[in-house]
Amino acid sequence: MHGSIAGMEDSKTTDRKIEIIEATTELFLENGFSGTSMSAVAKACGITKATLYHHFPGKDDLFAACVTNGYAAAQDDLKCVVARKDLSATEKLDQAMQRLYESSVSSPVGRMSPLIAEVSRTFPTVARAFHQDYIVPQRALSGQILDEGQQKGEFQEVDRDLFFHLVFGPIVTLSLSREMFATFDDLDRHFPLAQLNDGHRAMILSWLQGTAPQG
Amino acid sequence: MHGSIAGMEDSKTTDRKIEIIEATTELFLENGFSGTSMSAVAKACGITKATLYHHFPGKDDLFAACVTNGYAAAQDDLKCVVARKDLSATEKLDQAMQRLYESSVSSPVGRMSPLIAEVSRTFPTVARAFHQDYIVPQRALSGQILDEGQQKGEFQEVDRDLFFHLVFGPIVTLSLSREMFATFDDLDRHFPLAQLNDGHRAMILSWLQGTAPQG
DNA sequence: GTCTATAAGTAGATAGAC
DNA sequence: GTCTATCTACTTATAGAC
Repeated sequence: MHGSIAGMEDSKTTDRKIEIIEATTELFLENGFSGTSMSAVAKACGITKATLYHHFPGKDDLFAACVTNGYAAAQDDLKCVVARKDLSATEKLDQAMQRLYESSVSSPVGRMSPLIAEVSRTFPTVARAFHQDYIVPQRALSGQILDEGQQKGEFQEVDRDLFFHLVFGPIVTLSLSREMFATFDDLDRHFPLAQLNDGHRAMILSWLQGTAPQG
Repeated sequence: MHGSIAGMEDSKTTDRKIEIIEATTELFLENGFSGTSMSAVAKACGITKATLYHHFPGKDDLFAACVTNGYAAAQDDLKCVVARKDLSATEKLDQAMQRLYESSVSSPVGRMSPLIAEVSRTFPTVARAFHQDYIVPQRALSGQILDEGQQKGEFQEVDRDLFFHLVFGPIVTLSLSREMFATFDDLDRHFPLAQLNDGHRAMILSWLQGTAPQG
């Protein structure tokens, strides 16, 4: 890690960098961190390694930039839901969870989690940044929905950490499983996204509402 | 992958192999798969690389052996609970979840999950084996408790896949988080094992019992 | 900014003596 | 079974011309 986090030291990240980041993200997702060489990245971008190193001082910086690049989009999605005035807290949570499920298995940043785990050991800085810039805001936004529901009397009082644990736990694990077993031809039978999503949301809502849930 | 899965082709795995496996597991857990070189393994075992390659035909075989080595212990723990005659299904589930929490953050095989994710891309065989030899039996055992509870009328009818999703999801994610952020000095404040364990268990049980849960 | 060329090092894996 | 010595391939990263 040479510069500041994620190679974002320039106030405006150039188009060239964005091109590299997006191409590299694909490679990382497909082959993992250590399975992706800087030569392969350069080749995929149609540039030489030296040029690549001109834009990013090291492989870890490039990786951090890939991770960071996905933050904004993923969080805007959630912010959008939180800000809506026409929805009850219950409806907001329902929509938020639905979007979290979708983005965790389809968006780059969601699919990146196993890679971040891989890299965290060698670059704790990346782990720190991921936590502060992604997990903490994600929690804060979900927490806003919880607060709103409790203030309006829609939800009963629950422990905040437990709430995050029960909401994000199954989502992250499902995303991880689907990445791990991506080569399975019967992936959807083993890890059926829509069905688990529906059941999980229903369970969380009935938990928060203090009503007896239906199996 | 040269021999059969996990280098377990010999009916009796020699003591030497076990020694290597245990030392290597430590290294893998500390530095990841690609962060652990065969030279480092050999050094840690006090042998040369050539000797190491005499025992294990390749790095992937060695890794698979490390993963497989933890299965038995982790599953015996669960089997023990399932087999007890003096416990109700409710009590069994309570104990099983408690043990799953403990083993997922302390036992090698539990802590290995992020590594398996890392390796799965390059060696799908390892992913398959992990699924068939660890996840499937783990699910079967937990499923037995669910069945028992439903037959005895302790639990209401719930979707089986959803049950696994809600039970294992938070546990796996907590384990993954604690591995990812192992370098945090305030790890227990961010991911408090005991507290999340308690809340999660209470939530699952009240869900299965169809009673209104307490926050 | 982009290139060619190459440094400097490490990876997994093997041959063959003892 | 264990060793010494070595091979090939590939890694991240850089120097310096254009």
